[in-house]
Amino acid sequence: MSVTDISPRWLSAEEQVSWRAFIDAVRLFTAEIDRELQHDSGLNHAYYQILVTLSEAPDHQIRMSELAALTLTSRSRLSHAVARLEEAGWVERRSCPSDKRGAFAALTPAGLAVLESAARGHVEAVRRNLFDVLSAEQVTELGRISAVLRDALRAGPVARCLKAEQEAEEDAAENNGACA
Amino acid sequence: MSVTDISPRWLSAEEQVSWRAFIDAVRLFTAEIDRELQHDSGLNHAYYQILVTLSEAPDHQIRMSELAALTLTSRSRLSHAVARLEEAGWVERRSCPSDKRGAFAALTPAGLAVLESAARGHVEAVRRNLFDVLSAEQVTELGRISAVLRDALRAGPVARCLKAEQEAEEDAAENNGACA
DNA sequence: CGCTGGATGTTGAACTGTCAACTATCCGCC
DNA sequence: GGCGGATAGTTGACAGTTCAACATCCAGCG
Repeated sequence: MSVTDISPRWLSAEEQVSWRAFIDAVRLFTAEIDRELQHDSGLNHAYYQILVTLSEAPDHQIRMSELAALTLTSRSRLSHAVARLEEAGWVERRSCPSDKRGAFAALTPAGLAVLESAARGHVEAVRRNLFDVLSAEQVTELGRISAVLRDALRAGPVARCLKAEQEAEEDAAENNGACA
Repeated sequence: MSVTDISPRWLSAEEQVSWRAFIDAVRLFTAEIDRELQHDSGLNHAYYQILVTLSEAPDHQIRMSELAALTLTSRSRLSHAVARLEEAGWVERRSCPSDKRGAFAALTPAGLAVLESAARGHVEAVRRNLFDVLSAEQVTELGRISAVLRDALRAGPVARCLKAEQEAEEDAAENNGACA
């Protein structure tokens, strides 16, 4: 007896095949992207995304909260990450004149340089492992499907957690650890 | 100037839209699945997969290396994970009589119970966040695309890393088309 | 003004995963 | 039979993440 036999509303055979393929592909893909990035720049994908997002912002700086929202991470995680990127000299913090609670994260020239040198290999890895192995139609379809999933999830509990970490306190009482 | 402008062979506009939708969807989806699982059973998805895989094996036990290959993790990670699952009383280690280097991981009754209680909510979360928001054709297409990506990645460096540790994976990969 | 609730951001502890050794065993071969 | 290399698995130090608690500040309201 396996646990896959006991659940009342388990997946159909085809659904299981799709599901299994999906999680395996995601796991291997993200591992490969991180491995490649780590190997030629010492960044993981989360840190890389932080730097990219900063590089696209006016003045190469963004408020911490907004940066967290853009990169889909919690403020706590971002705070730790920025601390490490700051140690490495790739990012610096600046205080916000209009709101003394606030802080900007800003890309340094060294950070931009690291990003530029990491970008080529990263793009090649993405091409090699995603775009080159799929047909143009499959790429389009994957984009569409991903957008549907993303938009559905944005309305769900995870996105709400990332967006409003504080208000989880009431819910946490009844609902135990809402923002895992 | 942002880094997305400087790379010689960056992605086309449509590719970038697809790419960003994909990574955001993956990030939100895996976060949601982990959150749900953690919330109602204290397991993350990796640990859940270990228990599921054990539950499907003869005698509810598998050699460590084979388990690592089946769950697409490194032996080191699996070793740590099994240590934690063992502390919790959900898995136990057994020595292998035919190879004194070897070890089995075996599911305990308590582990099976945890798995059974976690399965319902997990399946519902997968349905809610994946199958319910996509059309039947999209599910099929996502399955096909995922299989292509997975198979391409299996030949790549990451899979070789995982596999350098275990050669007998081809057979394993074929007979398990089922079950989360 | 001063109080209160909400928002911003940081911190430290505990947990999880990674990487590079390390031990122990097995196997092939002379 | 024993040497050398491969294989199985574990370990410890370290990096990254989560969670709850915290300090600080803003904004509305009496």
